[in-house]
Amino acid sequence: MSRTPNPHTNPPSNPQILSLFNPCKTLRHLKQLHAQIITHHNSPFQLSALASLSALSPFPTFLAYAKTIFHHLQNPPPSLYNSLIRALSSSKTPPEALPLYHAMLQSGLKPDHMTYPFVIKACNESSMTWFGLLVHTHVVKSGFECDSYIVSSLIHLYANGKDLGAAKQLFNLCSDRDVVSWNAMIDGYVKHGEMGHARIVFDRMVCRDVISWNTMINGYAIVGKIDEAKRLFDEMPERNLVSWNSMLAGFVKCGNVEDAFGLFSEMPCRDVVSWNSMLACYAQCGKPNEALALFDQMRAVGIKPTEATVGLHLHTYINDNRIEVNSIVGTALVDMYAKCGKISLATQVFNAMESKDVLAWNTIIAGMAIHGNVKEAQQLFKEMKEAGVEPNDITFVAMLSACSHAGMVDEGQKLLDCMSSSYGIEPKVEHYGCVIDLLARAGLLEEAMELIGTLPMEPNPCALGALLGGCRIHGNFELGEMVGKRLINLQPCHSGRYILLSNIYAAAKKWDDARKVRNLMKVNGISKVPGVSVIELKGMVHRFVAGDWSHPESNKIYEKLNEIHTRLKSAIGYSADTGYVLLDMEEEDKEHALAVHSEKLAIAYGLLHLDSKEAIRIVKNLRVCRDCHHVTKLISKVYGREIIVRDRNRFHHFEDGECSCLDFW
DNA sequence: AGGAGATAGA
Repeated sequence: MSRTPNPHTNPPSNPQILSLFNPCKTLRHLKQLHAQIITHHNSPFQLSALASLSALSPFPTFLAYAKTIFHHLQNPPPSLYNSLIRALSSSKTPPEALPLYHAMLQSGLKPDHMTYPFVIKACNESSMTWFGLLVHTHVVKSGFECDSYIVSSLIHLYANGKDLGAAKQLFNLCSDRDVVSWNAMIDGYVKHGEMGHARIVFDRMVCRDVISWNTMINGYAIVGKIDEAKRLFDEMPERNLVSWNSMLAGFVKCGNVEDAFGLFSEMPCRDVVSWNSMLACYAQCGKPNEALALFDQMRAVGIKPTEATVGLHLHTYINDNRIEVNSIVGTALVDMYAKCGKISLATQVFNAMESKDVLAWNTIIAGMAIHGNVKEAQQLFKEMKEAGVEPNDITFVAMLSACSHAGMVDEGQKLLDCMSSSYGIEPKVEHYGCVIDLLARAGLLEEAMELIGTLPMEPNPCALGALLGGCRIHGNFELGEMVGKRLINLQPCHSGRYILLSNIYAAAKKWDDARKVRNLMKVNGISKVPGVSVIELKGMVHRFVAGDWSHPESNKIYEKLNEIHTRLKSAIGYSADTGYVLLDMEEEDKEHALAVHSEKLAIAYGLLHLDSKEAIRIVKNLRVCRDCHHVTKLISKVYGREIIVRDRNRFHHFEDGECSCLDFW
């Protein structure tokens, strides 16, 4: 192709180039234009203008094309470097801006006030603070250190790179501060959780625009000072969508559904972020029905859900609407299927995922863990490393809990030991917690105690709770009493701790002590969490509590229960062991012993209505008790049914009289 | 032509 300009034909006119901004224009038009320029004129000036404009487009394909044109130019002008660096700095691949900056210097071009803010932003976005430091020296050398635009991006860089001191210094030295530099400084403090300092800067500002207020609201929301956030929100002279969204996010973060929905209803306008926040709120607070209703509403008002929205677990919707299954959506789906007891579907989705990041691997491994599939978890862990994905601390939580659910003491301890030596990850309190749980369940209470004694940090309540659970299972009353009392002091509002200690006393026939604990609970105003089991039938969720008669089909259900008891008795000679009921694990409480536990009602309902080939799936909010566990095993044998129960801790697959947990839970 | 703020998977 000739590179000499042809003087006889006119180059394409500007309007033609500008038409690129029309998003209806396809890449084909761009290519045509490109070809036209080359054949008619081949002016490097025109080509770089075309590339610059193309880089401005919000579509990644256009940016890619801009890069192509750029690479074909022999001496790209500084303006094209600037455009590309600018576009790349806010693209999905900000590190690509850095080689361009390097090339710019190599070819003797001088970066200017338009280059630096974006190069610095690119460093920031790709967490390459060290490169940013280098750029900073260039800024100083070329005399731009007083440009407030550049200073703002540097403040941002240092604040992100954990060097608040340097950010402060820059801020103080800058003679030409404007709102943006002030805001960057406030944000720096906010990101470090130093709301006191942020407030000082904020109060000193003469001229605050909306962003300053929004940053402060966001900061207060992060540290949980929701009242302070609300005060600023009410005080601010002018609010935009981000203000509303920040406030909403604050309510969501602290789990305040009522206020979140109240605010959401008052919003003058809503965008995808608002809807997603509200949806996340419902999802996190265990209100799936509200979430689904809101999702329908969202579509009704014509908001197009993003990948993040459908992270709310709607596989069909994804398929019907051809939503791209990226790693976020894929991970959410894997998580959903695993938590719904459909581990093979989870595996299917996982295998189909194109790119699997560490979160995706962690999710599938954690899924295997709650199903008690240690072998699979170990295999996946191996594959993950082979695929070049570095395990992180969460990976080890998942692996350790897999060991814990399967009672693999040695395996678990080995993992804990090799975490820091082989992977450079210091075990955190949750890792120790897993191992304490593992030891305690296996009856190695002394070892568990010993581990607690040598922790490099304070054991958290979960770790102590694991030990307490172990005492409960293995009937260690002395240790249980000690740990239980300490836990109740630590978490006076946690009903499960009282129940567990009271049950430990009851098991040791110390009825007075058991009663005392219950009284203490009453005095402290703590109410028991009732055991609830749910079963889904034709899209309807049926909910049962112990001794429940509220279901319209209660008569039939209790008839079925009688039938079950008769059949179990005649087939196997089962009779309810009330001793077991007393030995109930931390949750369901002795007083409920006389009533029928909720999962039995749910199972009876499932037997009544589900096709005999269908598995009965139950979800329970507390841990399944020993008696129910035993009965469920028998039902699975006598009725020839597969029963899958998800309790608070893990899955139990009952089949032919056996449970996947091998009676270890 | 530029620099700062909100949501979203373990």
